[in-house]
Amino acid sequence: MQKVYNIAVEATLEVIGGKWKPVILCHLNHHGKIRTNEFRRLIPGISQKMLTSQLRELEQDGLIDRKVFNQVPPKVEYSLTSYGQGMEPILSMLCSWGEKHIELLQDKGEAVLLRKNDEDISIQHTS
Amino acid sequence: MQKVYNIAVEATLEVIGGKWKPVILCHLNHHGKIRTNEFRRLIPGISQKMLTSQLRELEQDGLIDRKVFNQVPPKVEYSLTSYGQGMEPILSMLCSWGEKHIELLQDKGEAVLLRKNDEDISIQHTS
DNA sequence: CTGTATCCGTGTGGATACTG
DNA sequence: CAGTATCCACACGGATACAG
Repeated sequence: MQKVYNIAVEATLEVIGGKWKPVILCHLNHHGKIRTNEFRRLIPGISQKMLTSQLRELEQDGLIDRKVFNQVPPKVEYSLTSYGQGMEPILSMLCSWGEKHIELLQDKGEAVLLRKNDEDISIQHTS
Repeated sequence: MQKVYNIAVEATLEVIGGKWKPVILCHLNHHGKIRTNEFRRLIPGISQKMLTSQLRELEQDGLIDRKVFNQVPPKVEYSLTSYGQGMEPILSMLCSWGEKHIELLQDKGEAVLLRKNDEDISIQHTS
């Protein structure tokens, strides 16, 4: 069975088309390494199930790396692989386009807000 | 009710996050103006319903323009607005990333194929 | 040719509980 | 802390028919 794409972007969407994948990738692009619970704080809307499945798929497609520390309590760190880092320019543009779009919406009087307190939610790299 | 984004890319996804939207935008980016039936040939997998709804949403968000010709038989042309053209770099990168990814999959022996016969399906700008 | 309306199946994704 | 396993609802999206 031959899989046929009619336009190349369809292949891209199969990899990053998931509901939360660009969000996950953008956070990784910002922070480098992120632990599971940190993701849950960075992405309040996501459920445990979705988070895991999206991460697994990204891992399967070779975009992210999953590093397990054998310790108690458990610790798992996710990061972009070198292949995943190839998405960096796209991720950055998606983010900056969003920033400008939010400003546009605000100028039009819509009640939208961008939270900037990444640091409050924050990443602690406690080893 | 205040809409809150936790990261800017979320706003981008609300605009181009639809299942077919990046595909539609990429085609517009390639061809300039596209008629409804041409979309159906360019995107064989899409249903009439989906095509219309995705186009409407893109129009609502100001990315594409819908030009209706009052004639028989009816004719409607879609194109990127100037705001939509601001997505051009992103669309191009999404496409070229996909091309490279398809090559990678092929190198790994997966049965994937990119159709290049845009011209067979082709756009006729019959006035 | 372009678009709307309806019906309806499916799979995405949420809530919850549980394991290592 | 990290992850799996169910259950299940609802919205997404397909098929079909019809209208301008």
